[in-house]
Amino acid sequence: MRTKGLRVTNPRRDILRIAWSSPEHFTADEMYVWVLEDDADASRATVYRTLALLAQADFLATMNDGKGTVLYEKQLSSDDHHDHMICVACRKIIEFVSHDIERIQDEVAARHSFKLQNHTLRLEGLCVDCK
Amino acid sequence: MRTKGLRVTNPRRDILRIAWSSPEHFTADEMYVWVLEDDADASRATVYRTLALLAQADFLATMNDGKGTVLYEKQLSSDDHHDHMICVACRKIIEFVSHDIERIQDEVAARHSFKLQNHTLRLEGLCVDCK
DNA sequence: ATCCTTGCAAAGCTTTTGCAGGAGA
DNA sequence: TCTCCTGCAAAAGCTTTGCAAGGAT
Repeated sequence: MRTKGLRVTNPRRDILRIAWSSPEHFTADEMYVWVLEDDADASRATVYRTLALLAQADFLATMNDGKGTVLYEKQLSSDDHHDHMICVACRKIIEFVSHDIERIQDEVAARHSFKLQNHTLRLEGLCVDCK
Repeated sequence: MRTKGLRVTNPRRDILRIAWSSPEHFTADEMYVWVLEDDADASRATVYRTLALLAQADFLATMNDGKGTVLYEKQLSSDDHHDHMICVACRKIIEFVSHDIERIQDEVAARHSFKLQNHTLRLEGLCVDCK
């Protein structure tokens, strides 16, 4: 964090630790609840500010659920990209990686002279348990 | 609409007409502004309720912008699926279709025994004008 | 006649912001 | 010391909802 010019503070340490120890995708408000449960040190405003900051600094990734809420998740390295399948019945999230899709995305972008920085792919449907 | 058990009312007619005549993606609130400019007949609450309804009935499609806001767009037929590139600088939206990507998605879903119903793919980056 | 829709206004949520005090480098 | 960061509380959006009146079938 220091290499990115960000100060290391208790709220930032706590939030990053909780985010990294969570296997799940979470909203800002869920993180705030975890912070409270953990007796950690951050107000609601700071949680919102810090998550946005950590996402911008590439410590967290963001995605949308189907309905417009921003979800955060830990990002272990900046190459750690994966996509999501979401079960519309139980809301379970399955992660997957497809290099083929990424390759085609690059081709599509190139065809439009578009400089690709990021992508989000979400597949919705029924998981094996809910079918 | 009647075939789907929905009543045909002035607000619904007006909103659908405006949505169909718009080339753009829009938020519920933008639609409300258009309704006012058009001297059309719908309150803000009705715009929200109607857009959700029309999307559910497959007259409109939904997508997210990068930051969690739901955007609507007209859906000419239920096969009319396309994906989006969004320029992070000027927010321009470029639509594209890739059957290759759709095919690979089907394969990925099948590999996880996932019954695919819908998908969203958003590419973010810089468009040709902003590069 | 029945019951679905609407408008209004209020409430509900989530997220952002101004400002003064406090902490990191 | 000099900024940057935080907490608080208020505000700012955006979206939903209860209820009574009105409209579609």
